[in-house]
Amino acid sequence: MDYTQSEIERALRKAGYRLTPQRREVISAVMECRRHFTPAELYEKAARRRSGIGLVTVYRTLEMLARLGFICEVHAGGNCRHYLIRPTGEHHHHLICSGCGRVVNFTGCDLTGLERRLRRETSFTISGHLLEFVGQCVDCRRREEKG
Amino acid sequence: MDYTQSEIERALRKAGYRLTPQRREVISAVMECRRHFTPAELYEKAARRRSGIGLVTVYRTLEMLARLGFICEVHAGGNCRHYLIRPTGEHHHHLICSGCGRVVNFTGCDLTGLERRLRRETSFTISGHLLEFVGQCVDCRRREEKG
DNA sequence: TGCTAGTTGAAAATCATTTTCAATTATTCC
DNA sequence: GGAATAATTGAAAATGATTTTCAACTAGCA
Ligand SMILES: [Zn+2]
Ligand SMILES: [Zn+2]
Ligand SMILES: [Zn+2]
Ligand SMILES: [Zn+2]
Repeated sequence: MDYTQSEIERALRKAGYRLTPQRREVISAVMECRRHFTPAELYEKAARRRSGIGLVTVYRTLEMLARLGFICEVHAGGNCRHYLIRPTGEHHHHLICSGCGRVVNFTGCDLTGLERRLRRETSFTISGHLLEFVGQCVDCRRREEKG
Repeated sequence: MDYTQSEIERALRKAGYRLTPQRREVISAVMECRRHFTPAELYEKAARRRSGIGLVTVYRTLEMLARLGFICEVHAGGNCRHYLIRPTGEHHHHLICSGCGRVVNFTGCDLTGLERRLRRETSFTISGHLLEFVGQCVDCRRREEKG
């Protein structure tokens, strides 16, 4: 399931980072996101609650959260960075709605067979993979059907 | 296999584009690429052969080639666009060497089972997927082992 | 040989992201 | 609680990729 604010804060301290009000605010804003978001979007959201938070700080905090593994980057879509809350631990991927940006996490990608085949055929050492599905959620499909 | 220069030129004309010397030059520069490339890299390469070709034209021509399906974008790596020659027709994916950028195309991703499962579990309409493997080719591995 | 709509490219605009650096502050250690 | 200190902040400037603008040019057609 999802991490709590204080779990994240504890991990942050443990990794040697300082806990500042700005960082708290960014973390809390991240935790309300149901879909992927850009640094700029998160900045707006965080700045609305606590005026004076800087865009640069948002960038830095997001980078830190990604480094600590609490958020991850998604690649499908757009000309700028998109982040996403990451569910606890497990290897997973995303199914993203191209209409509204809603994200469904899923596990069990089962690419080991394909990976083995590629390793055998190419002699590459394979270190990872990027997999994302793109589609349309029920709401977006209905909206489109209506008009 | 790969398209020839004249096949590409014919398709371009057929799609209503004009065949200019600049576009020929870009196409021919693209066709020598064994790995993925950025617009800037291709610009350098093309400009070396025919001085006076503009970066903007390179951007535009690459976009056009992507629209026509002769090149495709790769997502693993970097802060800027990376393109890649696309082998004829078939649905395929890439295995990319993180060391040198070498690319291996492969087909047979076989994600239909997973796709069916996701469709059932989420009721999304799934329109496509993004899959890339990242690894290290034999040469890069040897180079690293040596020191 | 013109005509014309498509194309080019230099320069400027845009936009995301990063760097810089002086002021501020969270944490640690008395 | 009060320094000391190194991390953090954020405004402003820098960077870098990509896009837009627009006047000059030209491929393709008749
Ligand atoms: Zn949707
Ligand atoms: Zn996976
Ligand atoms: Zn390599
Ligand atoms: Zn596939």
